[in-house]
Amino acid sequence: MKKIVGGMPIANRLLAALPRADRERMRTMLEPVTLNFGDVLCEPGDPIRHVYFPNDSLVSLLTPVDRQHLLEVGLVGFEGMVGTALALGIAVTPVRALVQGAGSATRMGAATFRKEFQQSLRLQREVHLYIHALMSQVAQTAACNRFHNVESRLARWLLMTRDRVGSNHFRLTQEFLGFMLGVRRVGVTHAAQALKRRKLIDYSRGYLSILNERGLESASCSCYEVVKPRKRANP
Amino acid sequence: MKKIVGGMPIANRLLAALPRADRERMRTMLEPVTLNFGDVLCEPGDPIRHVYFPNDSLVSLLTPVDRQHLLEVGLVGFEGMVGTALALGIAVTPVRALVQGAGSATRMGAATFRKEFQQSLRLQREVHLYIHALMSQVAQTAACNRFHNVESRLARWLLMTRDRVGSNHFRLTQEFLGFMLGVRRVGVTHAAQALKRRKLIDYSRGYLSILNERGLESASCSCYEVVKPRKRANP
DNA sequence: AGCGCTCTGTCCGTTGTCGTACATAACAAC
DNA sequence: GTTGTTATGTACGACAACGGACAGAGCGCT
Repeated sequence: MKKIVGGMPIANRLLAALPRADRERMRTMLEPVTLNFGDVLCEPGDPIRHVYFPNDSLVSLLTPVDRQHLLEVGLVGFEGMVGTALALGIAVTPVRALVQGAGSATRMGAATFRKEFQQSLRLQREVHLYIHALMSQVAQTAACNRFHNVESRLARWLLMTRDRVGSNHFRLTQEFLGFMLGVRRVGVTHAAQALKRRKLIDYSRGYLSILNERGLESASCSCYEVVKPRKRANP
Repeated sequence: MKKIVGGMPIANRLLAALPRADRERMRTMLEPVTLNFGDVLCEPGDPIRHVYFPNDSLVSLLTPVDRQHLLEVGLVGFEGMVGTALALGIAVTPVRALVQGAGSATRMGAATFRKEFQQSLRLQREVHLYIHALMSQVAQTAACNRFHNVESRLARWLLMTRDRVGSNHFRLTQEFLGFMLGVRRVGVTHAAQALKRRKLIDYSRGYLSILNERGLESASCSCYEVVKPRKRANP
């Protein structure tokens, strides 16, 4: 089976939606970084040092439960940013931000971002829109966790990931997936087998491919429709 | 058993946190309203006409799933407002806002609110803080729905309600609770019986009392700690 | 070839919740 | 009172997911 292949370069849409002038000014304050699989950008309770704008990388937001479990509540890719709390005037992050797909991003110091956010109405607008989208995503996740079975949730998760990294092939183990979905690894095994049997996906030892996107969509719950990142024309 | 008793008057904290000048100016734009049990302030997809600031009333935010189920993802009382999407530049609400506890509130027209929000930095600040709190609440709900059983979730829900209406006695049926928690009525019956047997609550035909707040806290999951509205001194 | 590590698959008894159906209890209206 | 309505309680089989333990399978390393 195929290993990971790099997609075409993807630029962060939140930044891309800004008018030229803002973008140019901010360019000097943005530091390009490479995010590696497994990196933890922040832990709950940490002061926010940087905000991150993923390009082709993918970051999971995990909320702690019972000082023991963690559960993914949001997935951030090129359509958003990590560190939205800062825009809301909160200096401390409530979530763990875990790099789930390696790739590039740009980042900005917290103080710089706050200043920019106050000054640029367009940045405010874009960040506000993204916060709303993220909120919807989290709400949908809450409902999905309540009503849908592992198989549907797995399908949804794979599609969301696909949309954000722009590739049908990515690296992840069942252990990791179980962690994200809040189920046992064995639960993932069963769900994944079912999808594999139907030739919707294939996987082996830490690599996974989506074979039939349409089929996977119909296997996933309707929650996927809600959290799909919309296409937006660049200005 | 006791019926509902009115608590002392509670004023909306989000508004109360504003400096005198802002508050005075806004007073003329705020219209006092009485919210009745069962009122629906908005349905998903509706344009937002007003934002609401509950005093002693209580509003549930419900997200639709599968065009069939609904699930509560947030609970708004005196500490917040209904219609946060508007502050984020979204004119259409993604949730149903259902009045779960009758009481008073004030409301403001959408256009007026947007104007005020743009002009008053303090209002921005307070609304931003609340949006963050709401986001945390929703995230916690997502995790809670995944890991905790009906009994714990019920206990948490009762405590959250208590905190927001300021009374240990309120009106609600098991049918309604099942709806909020996303479980069958019978599931609520079992959980409620367990809590009643332990003398933590009492209830009968649509009325419910919290008898032992401390005990109920330990019966609830730790999620309650996270979403408890913090005391804040009025400036 | 052999070893060890990691990832995936299987098994089994248990638990929480589901779906459905029906039974009792409290209150209201007449 | 009688009757109707609403709220709550009980019962039973079905099923998804759990927790834990163990069995293969793929791959790198020596």
